[in-house]
Amino acid sequence: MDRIKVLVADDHQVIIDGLEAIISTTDHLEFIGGASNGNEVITRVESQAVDLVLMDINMPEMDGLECTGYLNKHYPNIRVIALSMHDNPRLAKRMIKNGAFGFLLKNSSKANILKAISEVMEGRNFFDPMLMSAFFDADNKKSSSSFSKKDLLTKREIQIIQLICQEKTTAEIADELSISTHTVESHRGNIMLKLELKNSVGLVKWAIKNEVIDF
Amino acid sequence: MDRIKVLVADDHQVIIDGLEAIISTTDHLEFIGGASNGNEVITRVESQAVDLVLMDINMPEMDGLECTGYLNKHYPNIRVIALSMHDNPRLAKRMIKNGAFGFLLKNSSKANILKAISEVMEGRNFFDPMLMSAFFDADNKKSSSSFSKKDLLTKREIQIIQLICQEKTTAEIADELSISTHTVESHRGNIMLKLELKNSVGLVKWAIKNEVIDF
DNA sequence: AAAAAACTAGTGGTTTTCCGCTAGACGAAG
DNA sequence: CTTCGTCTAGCGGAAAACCACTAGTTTTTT
Repeated sequence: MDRIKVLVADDHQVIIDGLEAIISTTDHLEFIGGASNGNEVITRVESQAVDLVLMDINMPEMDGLECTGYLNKHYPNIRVIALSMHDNPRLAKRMIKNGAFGFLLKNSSKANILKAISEVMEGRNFFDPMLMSAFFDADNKKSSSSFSKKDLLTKREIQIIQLICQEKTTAEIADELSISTHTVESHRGNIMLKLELKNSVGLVKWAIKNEVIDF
Repeated sequence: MDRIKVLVADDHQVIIDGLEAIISTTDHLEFIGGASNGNEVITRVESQAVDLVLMDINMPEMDGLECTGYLNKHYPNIRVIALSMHDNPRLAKRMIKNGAFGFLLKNSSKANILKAISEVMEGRNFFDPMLMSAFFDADNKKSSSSFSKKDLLTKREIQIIQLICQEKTTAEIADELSISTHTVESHRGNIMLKLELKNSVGLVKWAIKNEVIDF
């Protein structure tokens, strides 16, 4: 098989140089150039064959997100691995959605980068292990933050919230729990008060954020 | 350093045997037994030193979720790696929340399992690469599924949804868009009809799932 | 045993949402 | 030029949610 033709897109020349060093010293890879923004990437792929793009997300002119979407649409055979400074899971998600096959942090090890390339070229996804940790931690921190309003709620109130979030009406909830509708309303009122919410729309969002309901 | 003492918890003897084979043929690992449910795990760790538990999630008596929580609280030095048949990111999240350091799928390769053990024993997280793919794919499939109800909605309707999800009332939305409250109600009604929803609680959940609102 | 917290239930009222139905205005597509 | 989709606007009415307040019972904590 031919060597994999790799293009690096990043607005910092240092990054390009660093990746070039890694790529050109690896047998089955071929560094075919750098681009400092999305437009340059498009120009490049129009004039020469490219197998893989290591794509920075934050770039001027046309960012990695947009560029990846474009490549995915017009050059579906070109694989994209996203590069980012930040271990932001949401960003990663968006890149994947736009067609990226992998996600690497810029401080990733050489081994990881090569692993990512080989995995992605074989059609699998690859995600930087650090990203994964960040992803799981993120939610951990949010919900176990020193003080959570969740602690203010009683078991019954949590239960009521879950039922509300199942699109059940007060009457249905009362029926299910075999209590009066008035009681359910009492609980709902207390919940709103404790969580300082305006209506049930806010309640659902709170419940999802705080993992009180499965979502 | 001493060999790492590994306990395997799973209600299927086959799995235990399989993991025993892998563990006992690896130099720095020591297989110290199997448990078929959470209670057995607790009994084990009370009577002998354990460094690491490979923990199935679905077990009778006391499941992996509960057991991990218990270990994390009473034996914080014991590391737990979750084992699961299913690449369910949500489940993984909950296990991590309960104190697991890693997540492995049962059909994972020997290399992956050993990698997971070494990573976790060095205090890092390890997540099965397959899980990661599943995680990102999950949302991909949902939102880019061949046919989405999202396509039925007009721009204005999307806009109304976004405002509803900001906990705004009909009056507030009407004011913000400089249209009549009746019009807003019309839109809301059409939205409910098109999306086949019961109330605004369902609407918020739909909006989040379909990424119509930032969350 | 006393105090506190949680759960229960009610009254009475306001606001908001939900539902069905009609209908004019406007622009785009056929 | 007519049809279709969208946005607009209204009516009337039912259902549900929201708010403020009181208050008895049970459970938990101290």
